[in-house]
Amino acid sequence: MSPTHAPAGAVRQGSLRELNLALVLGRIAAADRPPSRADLATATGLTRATVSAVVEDLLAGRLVDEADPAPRAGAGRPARGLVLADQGPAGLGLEVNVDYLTVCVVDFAGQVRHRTVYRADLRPVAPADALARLVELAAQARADAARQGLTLAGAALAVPGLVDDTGLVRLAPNLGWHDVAVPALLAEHPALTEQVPGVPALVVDNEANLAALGELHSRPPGPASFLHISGEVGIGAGIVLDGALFRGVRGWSGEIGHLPVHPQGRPCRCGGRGCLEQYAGQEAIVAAAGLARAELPADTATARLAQLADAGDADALRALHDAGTALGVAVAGVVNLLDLDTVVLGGGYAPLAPWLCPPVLAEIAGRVLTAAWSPVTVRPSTLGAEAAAVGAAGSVVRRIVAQPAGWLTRTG
Amino acid sequence: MSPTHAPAGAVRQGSLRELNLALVLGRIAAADRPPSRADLATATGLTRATVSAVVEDLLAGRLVDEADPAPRAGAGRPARGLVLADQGPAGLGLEVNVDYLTVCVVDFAGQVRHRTVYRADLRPVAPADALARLVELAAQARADAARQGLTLAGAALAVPGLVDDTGLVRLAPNLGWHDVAVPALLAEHPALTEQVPGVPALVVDNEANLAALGELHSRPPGPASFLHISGEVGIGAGIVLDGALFRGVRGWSGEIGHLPVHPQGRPCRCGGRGCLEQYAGQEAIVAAAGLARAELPADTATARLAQLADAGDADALRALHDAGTALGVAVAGVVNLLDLDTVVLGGGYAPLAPWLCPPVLAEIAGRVLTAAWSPVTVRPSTLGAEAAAVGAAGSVVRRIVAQPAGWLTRTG
DNA sequence: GCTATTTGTTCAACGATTGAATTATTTGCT
DNA sequence: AGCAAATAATTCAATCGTTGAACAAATAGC
Repeated sequence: MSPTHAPAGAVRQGSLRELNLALVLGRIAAADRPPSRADLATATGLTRATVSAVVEDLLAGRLVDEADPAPRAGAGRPARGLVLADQGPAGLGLEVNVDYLTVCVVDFAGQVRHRTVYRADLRPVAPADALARLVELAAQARADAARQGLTLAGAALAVPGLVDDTGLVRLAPNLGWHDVAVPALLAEHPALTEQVPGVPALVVDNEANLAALGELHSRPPGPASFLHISGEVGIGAGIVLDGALFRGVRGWSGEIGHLPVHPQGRPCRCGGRGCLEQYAGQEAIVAAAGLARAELPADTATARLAQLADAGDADALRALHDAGTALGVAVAGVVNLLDLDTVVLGGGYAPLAPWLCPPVLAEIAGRVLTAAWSPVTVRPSTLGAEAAAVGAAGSVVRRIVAQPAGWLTRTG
Repeated sequence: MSPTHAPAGAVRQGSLRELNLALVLGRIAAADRPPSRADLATATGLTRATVSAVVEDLLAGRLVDEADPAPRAGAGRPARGLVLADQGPAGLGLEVNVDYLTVCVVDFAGQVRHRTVYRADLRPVAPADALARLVELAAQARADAARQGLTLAGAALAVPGLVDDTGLVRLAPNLGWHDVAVPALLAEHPALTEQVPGVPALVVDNEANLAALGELHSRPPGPASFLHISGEVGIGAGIVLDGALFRGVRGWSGEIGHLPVHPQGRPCRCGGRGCLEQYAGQEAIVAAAGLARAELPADTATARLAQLADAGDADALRALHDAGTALGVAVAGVVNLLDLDTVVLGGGYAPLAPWLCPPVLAEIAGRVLTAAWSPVTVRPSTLGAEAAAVGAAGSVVRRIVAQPAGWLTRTG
């Protein structure tokens, strides 16, 4: 339906090679099995000669490696498979959340090569101190990456809140942050990564957005368009449309937690009434299940809920069913609006998916006009609890996959 | 935020010129005043030599004309302005709706050059007969276009319902259509337009989508991202994101009429409960205002409502306020989800905007988390009642603007 | 009438892709 | 073993579009 869009800028002579580098590299990244040059030629529509030239550049820049010949039936010279290099540029993923800090490193091929989780209640900690601790963990990660032959090409930080495009955290309510200028605070510390043309040193983004990107680039890759819902204390969503994250006009899309599900219902801290968060947020579910919130650290609440539900606890089952119904009302609205066919439950919702999915699907079936013609899939996230950090690190290497020219000219 | 995306396909040698033709032509189309070749060079980043070569192609293909020299201060050789040609390819826009058929022709520069409206209640008419009547009107339009030196390069048909990508109308509830294969039915008639490479002979799409496209390409152009709500008997929305219409996975996005605003409220014909359509649809407003529906043809209902409200009729004012509040609840949800800063009220809502906007804005202010930082604009559509038909015709010429190579090789 | 200034064109050079021919390497068959 | 068929990958002259500098065109200001 949507035609090929021209690049925004001018198409210069050199852009040709730049674009074809990205095209070929993207195919290699998306392929199930290591493709040969001939495979790439037929897949992209380029000639074999051009593919060979492009691949030579990629090999010289160490973004791609030749793999063992893939077994193939029939006669003919065996192909040499091409895979993303596991020794090249890597991404540093950072996450600040209510009760933990996470740092991870993802290599160019998408493998997690380093992971650190530091558990602590971050709410009483000043933003500068939390970031300082994060920098320490990042320095260790960088050293570990260097030991493995990896070069950190950029970093991305996931925050549970609203971030503008300068990296300013306007509001992270559950964390208690307000107008925190992350890049300025980090500038006082030694650089986390190397400087690579085309790769910003640090990107700050919403955790729901980065978790959705993680899902998109996981193996097997997510569909081109889907909604990824991160159910934590707040409820955020990452919206992936046609293979790209949609961030909204100001970068604040995905506030699904404040979709009204009972317009005259419980007041919400956002000022509205009956927001989804009041019925399907972590605190609401825990309260409905009869668990005193103070007894449980936030990070074990969902585990405890899953345990109770698994054991057949009636209160827990009812709480999950009600939460799933509220979530389903909101999700049905989104599906009606955007015509998506896949909804991924991530974050705290992932372990609760067995109990949440049925009521969500029921609401979809009842409310979505087009559900009769084609079904909507609702499934848990394939990534674990630290999806946002992994997605953050992955977004760094993905940017190089999308624009390899910057990295190649760097190594010249 | 979102980086330049590479074209989906291979970038061949010839693609270079193809892409730059589109780039330069797009700049000419978007410019306020006729730009010179030098303006285009600085705006696009291409060299003046390349721009001259590209413009020469466009002039030879009669997609662009040279305009009178625009007045300019200072010394130097006067520039020759470039404008979209008004004699080149034109688009044919068609619309089938509950109580009228419309045909219009829009030239390459975006001007409406022909318009016919045929008023009749189409609900009792068989789809094939309605389309046959439409073809008659289209033939007259084609003859009129030919008299004006225009060539119809393609056609687009707006339908108030769900359309798949083959042109099959799966469901148009208010029209009573069900699984109508429009292209097959039209194939029996003489061709409406010429065959142009890269321009499909006929596109069938939802009226809300095409009306949104019309708004996007109107003068002055709409913002890059906005929501266009068509309030007719049903309520549909066209979603424009980053300058492109988002159609959803199957092309069925925009069903905002079935967003739940009172989850346990009135049952809706979609099977759900409390859908927006039950509170802000045309029939709901008319009923709430105490007007018997049978008294009024559908096309005068909104005019009558506006008249009453203007006169201070209490029932009408209350009905509009309630409808606006319901609409605001749904719109607030969409704005929270997509982070849009502009909402356009079109179709039947446009004349009612003075009374609908205040409650919509009130709900947005109360429910949208980010409303405090940056305001959301809610305004009526700039196009008139036949926005969908004009948008349909405009979408044809816009496709040529985006991909001029097809047209040029045709005349080549 | 002269100069500065800006617009637009011309032209040799360059870079990337192209397509055909060539080389490389294996399977299957006799 | 040996040979033909088949597939993979490379080489190379030709081609196409962009590039950048030089040049021609046209005007305002002095």
